[in-house]
Amino acid sequence: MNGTTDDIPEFLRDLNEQQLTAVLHGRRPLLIVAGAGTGKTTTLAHRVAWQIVSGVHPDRILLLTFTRRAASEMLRRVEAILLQLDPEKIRHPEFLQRPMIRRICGGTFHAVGTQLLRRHGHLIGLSPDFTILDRSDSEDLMNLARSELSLPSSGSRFPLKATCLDIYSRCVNTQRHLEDVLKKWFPWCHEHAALLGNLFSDYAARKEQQRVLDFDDLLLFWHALTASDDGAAVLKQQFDCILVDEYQDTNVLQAQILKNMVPDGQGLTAVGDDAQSIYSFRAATVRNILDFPQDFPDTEIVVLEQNYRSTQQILDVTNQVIAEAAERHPRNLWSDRGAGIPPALVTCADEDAQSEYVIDRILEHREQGIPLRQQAVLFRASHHSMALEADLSRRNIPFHKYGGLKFLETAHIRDVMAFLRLAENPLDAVAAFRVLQLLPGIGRARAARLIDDLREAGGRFDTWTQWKPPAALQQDWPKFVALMEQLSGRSPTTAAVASDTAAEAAVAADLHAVRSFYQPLMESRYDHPRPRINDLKQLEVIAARYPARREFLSQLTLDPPASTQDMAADPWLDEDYLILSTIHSAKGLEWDCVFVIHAADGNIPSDMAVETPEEIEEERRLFYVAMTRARNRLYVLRPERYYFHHRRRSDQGSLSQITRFLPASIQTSFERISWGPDIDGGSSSESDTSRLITGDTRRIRQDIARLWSS
DNA sequence: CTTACCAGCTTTTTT
DNA sequence: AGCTGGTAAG
Repeated sequence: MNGTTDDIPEFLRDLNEQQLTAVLHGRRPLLIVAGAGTGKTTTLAHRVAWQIVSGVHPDRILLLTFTRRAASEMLRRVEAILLQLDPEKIRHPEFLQRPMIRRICGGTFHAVGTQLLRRHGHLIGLSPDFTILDRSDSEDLMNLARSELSLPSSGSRFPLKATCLDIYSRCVNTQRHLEDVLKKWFPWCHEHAALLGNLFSDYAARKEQQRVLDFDDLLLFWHALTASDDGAAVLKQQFDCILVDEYQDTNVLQAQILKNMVPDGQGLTAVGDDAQSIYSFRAATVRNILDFPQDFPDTEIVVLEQNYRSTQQILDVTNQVIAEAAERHPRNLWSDRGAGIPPALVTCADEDAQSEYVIDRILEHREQGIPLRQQAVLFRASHHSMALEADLSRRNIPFHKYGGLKFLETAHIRDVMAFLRLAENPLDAVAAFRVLQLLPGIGRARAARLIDDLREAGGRFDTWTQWKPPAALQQDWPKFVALMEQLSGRSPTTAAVASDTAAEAAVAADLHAVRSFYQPLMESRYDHPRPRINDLKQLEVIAARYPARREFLSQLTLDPPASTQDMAADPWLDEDYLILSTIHSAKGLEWDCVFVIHAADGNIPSDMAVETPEEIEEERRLFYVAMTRARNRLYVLRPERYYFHHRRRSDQGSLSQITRFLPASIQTSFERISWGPDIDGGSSSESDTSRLITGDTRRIRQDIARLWSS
């Protein structure tokens, strides 16, 4: 701004000119366009710190990030900056105390939405004790609604539950009419438009009745809150300063929430990079970042172009890849980190050779002093790492996988969570269905009856004692009902005092009670009960950290542990492990050495995403994001031959093409390496085995229903 | 009304 | 190659 160097506080001296401009910028709306590796997190953290130093109360700062991980990283940085300042020189020294700093409100849109709705939702008639459906819960509910629809037996097939939910979600998040959405993104479902409309109304009615919100509702109701007079009055004066990270991956609804929260944009900061937008499948739109200056007039734009992450040679190839993009803001990242080691383009004979090459290099790097956790293997789809995972296990190399099937998505964990959810919210029919159908002798029909009974009894489980179970269930039914009564008896509506140790033990105790009932059922139902039992025990350990069941449930739904190891308690913390991650989950992170595997056309870009030019462009950006995670060493690998049937060398397989995002002109910037046995030459390694519900919320639901009713 | 079995289709990324 | 949806048997 207008300061001379003397005015710049000590703790901002290491920032470059653009970063400093961004940090010191005043109250006008600010857009920071931050290329990959340009110190975006540093800049944002310093800006937050600067706000606090300038007298903004931590309570009045809202930090919206893409993942909870990013939020906690950011808050950790802010804390580190503030704790080294001299309180004597600060206007409000009390702001520099740790508990105070931690009062900054930070998290994903969904997590923050949940908090705000629990607190202020009553202003729009929302009961604070809603439970949250995750993606597969929502699918289950959609399926319930779908199965009661009289579907036409003739004509083309009605879309599957997952597709129905995709379409629904797209309507809500883009705020566009069903008709448009179908035309643009789901043309093959167009003939079912009318039925889909009915389905969505039914789905919404069920959510209403069951007092549950799905992910989209968290945004939708937050949006409704900002649009209501009372809600807007509360929210507008709640924060002085709102910062939004990864703005290129927000959707229309999220942008509207911001516009309602801060119509004039005063105190609003958005950070993003249009070259890294990779979430359009979730209805994110680059338009948000491009239109920001129009949405918030008088915006100051700051562009960060100095890259601190990568060596020049890595930067050269990534710059070339993104330069091929059809539409882009011309921008050239530069670095003064020196040329470094040339990036390698490795052609491997097949997938086994690829794994072998990766593992060899990783071990070699570790010999050279690069710890495993500074090395990462990135891939397009989570199953792309399966062969590598098997090889890593065999060679005893510890790893940590992000993305893909999560701990919480396994059947046994979902079962146990459903018990808790049902206890928390007896109207939650998705949970009830799941729990009841675990019991032998109870299928769809009996479960449905029992759920109706429960609802008519106002959610009191003792109504179930009157039911006469079939012979197979004589013994267990009374035990089950007793369990549910016991669980629901623990004052579910009053959030426990956070620091109360008795309350802390309660969640784990609940889980323990569930497990003693559930374990025999599980053992007869699923294969491999042993590891599952361990998972359940681990879950109890995690539960002990949460103050109350409600927080436990919503936090685990909104921010599921990204890997099984994440669930483990501290013992793992010091261990060194390799990182495996989908490219999507690698967003915002960086490592010394990065291996991008399966860089063959069909994988990158994915076969699923080559229909339209826009899809291909997004895949290009995805590849760009993957490569720009590397600091010092970058390897791009491609198996030359893929076998149709797993690991059968006798099978001819098919030859792959290198990803279209690396044309010959760019390949020359790589060091070219071939690896593995000749395809004809036989194999060197043997093949392996390896309550609301007052009129207000109904009105919100009706209001959104305009999108699918004519 | 439940459960077991079979056939046919889709097959990514995530809050 | 795994899962979902449908059907038939118990």
